[in-house]
Amino acid sequence: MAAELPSVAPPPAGGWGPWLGAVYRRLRERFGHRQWWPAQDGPFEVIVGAYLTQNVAWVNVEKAIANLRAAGLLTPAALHAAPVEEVAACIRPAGYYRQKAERLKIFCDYLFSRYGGSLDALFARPLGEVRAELLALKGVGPETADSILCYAGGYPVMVVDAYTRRLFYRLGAFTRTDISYDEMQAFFHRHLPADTGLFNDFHAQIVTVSNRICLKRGPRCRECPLADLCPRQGLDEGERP
DNA sequence: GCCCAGGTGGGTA
DNA sequence: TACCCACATGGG
Repeated sequence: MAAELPSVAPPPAGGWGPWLGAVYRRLRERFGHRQWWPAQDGPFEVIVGAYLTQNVAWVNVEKAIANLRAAGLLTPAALHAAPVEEVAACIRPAGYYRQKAERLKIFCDYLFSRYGGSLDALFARPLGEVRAELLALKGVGPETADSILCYAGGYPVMVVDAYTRRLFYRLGAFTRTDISYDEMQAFFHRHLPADTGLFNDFHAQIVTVSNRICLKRGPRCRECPLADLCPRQGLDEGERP
C-alpha cells in the first residue's frame, strides 16, 4: 500500500493560524460581515434551509421557504403534522422535492420521538452526540449536519464544502482536490479558535468569494482580495480545478 | 442547449 | 475503498 500524500501543505512561515487569520481579514474587509442565514423564523427555518440547499442554488431555496411560510409549515409541529405531499408541493422550486420532503419528515419524526419536538432540548445536548444523531438520519451528510449545528444550534463548528475545497486548493493550503470533508474541517478546527461567530462568518466569506471571484471557470484573480496570498494568482482565465 | 448551484444515499466491482 | 448514478428545479 503506497503511502498517502498529505492533503495539507507544509505550513507557511508563522504557521497556518496567522495565515488563516490573514485570509479571513482580507475577505472580511472586502465583503463586510456576512448576513448568513438570517432565519426570520428561527432555528427551524435554518434546518429546513440546510436540507433544501443541498446541491441547489440558494435563490431556489428562498422560493421554497417562502412557500412553506405561506402554508404555515415553518414550525416543527406544523411540518410534522402535514402530509408529505403538501410539503413536497411547497418545496418544489428547491429541486429533488420528493426526496427532500420525505427527509424533512424524517427529521420531524426524529425530533418528536426523541425530544418532544423541542429544538432547545436537542441543542442542549453535547456537540458530539447531536452530530452523531444527525448523521444517522437519512438525508443528513456532514455538511448538512454541520450547517445545522453551527447556524441553528450555535455550536462552534466550521462548515466546509466544495467551495472551501476549491478555494484552499488554489491558495495552496490543500495539496489534493479530493481532500475529504473531515480533513478540511480538521484543518480549520486545528488552526482557528473554537468560536461560533468566526466559523459562521468565515464560511460565509468563503462562499461569497467563491461565487463572485474565485469561480470554477475563469477566476477573476485581478479582483481578488486574496491575490497576494495565492500562488496561482495571475494564471487567471480557465484555470482548473 | 449547456453548465452550474451552499449534497446525499444506494448500488456495483 | 472507489467510482457511478439518481434525485429535479431554475438561472446565466
